[in-house]
Amino acid sequence: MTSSRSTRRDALRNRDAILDAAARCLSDDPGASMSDIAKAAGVVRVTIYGHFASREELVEAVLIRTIDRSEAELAELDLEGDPVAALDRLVRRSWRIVDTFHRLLGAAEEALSNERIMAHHAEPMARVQALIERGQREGSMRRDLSAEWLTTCFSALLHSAAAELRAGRLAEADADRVVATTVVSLLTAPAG
Amino acid sequence: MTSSRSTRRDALRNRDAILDAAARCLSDDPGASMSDIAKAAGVVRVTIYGHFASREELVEAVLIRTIDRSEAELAELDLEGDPVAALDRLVRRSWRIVDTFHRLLGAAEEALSNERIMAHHAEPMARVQALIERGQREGSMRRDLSAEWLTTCFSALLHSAAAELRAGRLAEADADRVVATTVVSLLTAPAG
DNA sequence: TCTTATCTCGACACCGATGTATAAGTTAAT
DNA sequence: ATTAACTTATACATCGGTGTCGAGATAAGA
Repeated sequence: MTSSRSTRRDALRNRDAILDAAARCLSDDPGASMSDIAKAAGVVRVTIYGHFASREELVEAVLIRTIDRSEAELAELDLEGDPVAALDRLVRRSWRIVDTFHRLLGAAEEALSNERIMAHHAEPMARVQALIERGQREGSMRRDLSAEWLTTCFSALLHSAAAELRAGRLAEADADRVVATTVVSLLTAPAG
Repeated sequence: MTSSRSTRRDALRNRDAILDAAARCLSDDPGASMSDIAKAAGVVRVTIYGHFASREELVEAVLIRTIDRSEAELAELDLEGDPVAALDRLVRRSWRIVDTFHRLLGAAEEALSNERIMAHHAEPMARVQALIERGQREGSMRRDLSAEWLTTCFSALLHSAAAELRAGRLAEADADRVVATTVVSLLTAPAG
């Protein structure tokens, strides 16, 4: 098992290229084939099997990697203080990431049956929900809808914005403002 | 081509059963196979090819049929008068339909390349957008976000509600109120 | 009842994707 | 420079899905 020599640099580079390519391919087509991914990585298909035993394993690796990166990106974000301001920061910072992740999850659902992965997905959303619950307790966010449902809306709106951006129906320059305005106003809307 | 005898009743029945089954199967799994659909229709796979030349043709037929039915269901809805009240009626009446349709469209995107179909899809959404635009003109709906984007939000929220309902995270009894409240409050929110 | 349309059954060719195997070439560690 | 690790090229087995075909069974129209 443990060989005398250490892993070669080009092998590590390839492994990385494959993960990058897979992330790109799978997020814009959940059904992307191993050949597609290999081509995008500048590698021959068989090479992928030198690093990942199966498509399933590759998808899982990509997903975990993306989760870790997202976590890192969002971890440094301050969610303390005024909940509405925190929400605004959160939205502006995370909506692109959330979307990539969401699309990747689409690919994973077809290829994976791993609850551990789903647990990983639940965690960041739980953080959003906690923020919303705090906003509700402190009176700056609406109480007529459940925090759970509002969290779902949060996610849906971020995802829609990303889709509109991709489709060219939303201008890059407007995007941040639009998505933040939308989410914040929905969560702070009057009880009617 | 035109045979002396008219089409047999059981053939029509089967054709119908196939369309029904396809609508069900494809809306909860866009990748459902011809075998799956045949099984659900109580028919053998080859029989489908007696009615539809290919998977593509079947998907198209299902889509058109669903569009027609949705149109019929929504056509009788009165969108005149107070735009906000009309929006409320529209949401409550259409969110389930919109979702089925949306899911079917997911199946179609993989199997079809037909712009005519996409045009059909655009029409009902255009009606929603027109209503929103009227609301904006008459001052009862927000103007700080474009009618186009608000239409997208409308669709996204309806779709989310349906997904939550399916997942059991939203109670059947609450659903109508929740989705209507959400959409209406987002579209009438103050400009901040 | 007779006739014809339609359904079933089983088999088949085809395609694209996954995963394995082997030999020969290339690259990096030591 | 030597050696082990890695990549390539190529071929193959397998699997599931699509679409086709022909023969026999069955149901409906006249």
